[in-house]
Amino acid sequence: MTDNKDRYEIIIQKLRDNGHKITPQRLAIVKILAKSEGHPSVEDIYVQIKKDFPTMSLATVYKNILLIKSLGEVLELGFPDGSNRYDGKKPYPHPHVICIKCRKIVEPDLDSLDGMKKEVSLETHFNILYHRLDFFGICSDCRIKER
Amino acid sequence: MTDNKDRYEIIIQKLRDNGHKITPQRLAIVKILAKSEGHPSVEDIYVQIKKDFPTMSLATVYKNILLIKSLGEVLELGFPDGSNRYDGKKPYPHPHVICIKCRKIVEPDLDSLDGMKKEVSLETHFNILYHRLDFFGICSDCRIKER
DNA sequence: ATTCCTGCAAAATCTTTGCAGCTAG
DNA sequence: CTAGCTGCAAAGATTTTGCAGGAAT
Repeated sequence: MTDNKDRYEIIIQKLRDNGHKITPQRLAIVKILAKSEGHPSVEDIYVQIKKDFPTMSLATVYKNILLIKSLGEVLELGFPDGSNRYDGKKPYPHPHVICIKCRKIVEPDLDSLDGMKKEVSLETHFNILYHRLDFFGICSDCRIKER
Repeated sequence: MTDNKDRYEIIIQKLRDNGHKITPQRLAIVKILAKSEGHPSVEDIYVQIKKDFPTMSLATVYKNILLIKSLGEVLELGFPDGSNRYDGKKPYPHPHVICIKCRKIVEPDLDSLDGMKKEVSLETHFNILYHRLDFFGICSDCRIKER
């Protein structure tokens, strides 16, 4: 909520630095990735931009997300149902807690994460590069509604 | 490595208990899910069975995996590249450590897991039902080969 | 001026569905 | 016997690719 503007500008700058052109379509996609509160899907991004920019195509969204992913500036969140969501605010791996009823996504700070990473390295002798830690369940709001 | 036969029979029994017919195709799929050392893909299962059973169809593999998943007797492992692997030996959520070079999968025991689950519940007030904990990196074999 | 990008349509993947004939119980 | 299963082909869903015209630098 405070550093969204920074994220937007960081991504644009990185695109520039790597010799990519700054087109209006690209700007619109980056803006949504960097500023939207939720975790938008490709379809979400496409639909949202199409409102003000009727010629926008899905292929352009896919191509740009691929590009921004390759620069490490967006995180792809693969869901068990096969759909993907994107996070341009925190492009590094981090835990998610996802409500399977209302699809709300919470990003907790877990003190135990560092210790677990060490435990994984020690036990497996892998050089760990990234991870995916997602918890699925029912949020308190949905538990109340159910009764 | 010791209870594979048990897993095979547990799955068959569960199918019976739920009124599903035991066909040769179904048996072959369950056998691979319960006994294969790696984490086979749908394609792996299909190809392997097709050798001895030329009329086997992909649709049958998909339908049976869907069925066995719905009984909670196989775990689906979604990879970042979108492909899926299946684990009929340990059908409950558990951590994986995956080598991005050779695709080897290690299943570590993590003492820190219980504490992390508690931390997640406390911090988010979710009722956690299942999780996905996957670490990606380079295994020691691949690090040696690289030099 | 050039190079890269967009947008359309076609293709590629992966998975599901419909249905006729077959088979386990 | 008959409910459920298989296997084929067709349909869906999602993502990628090819290419011609257009825009950014």
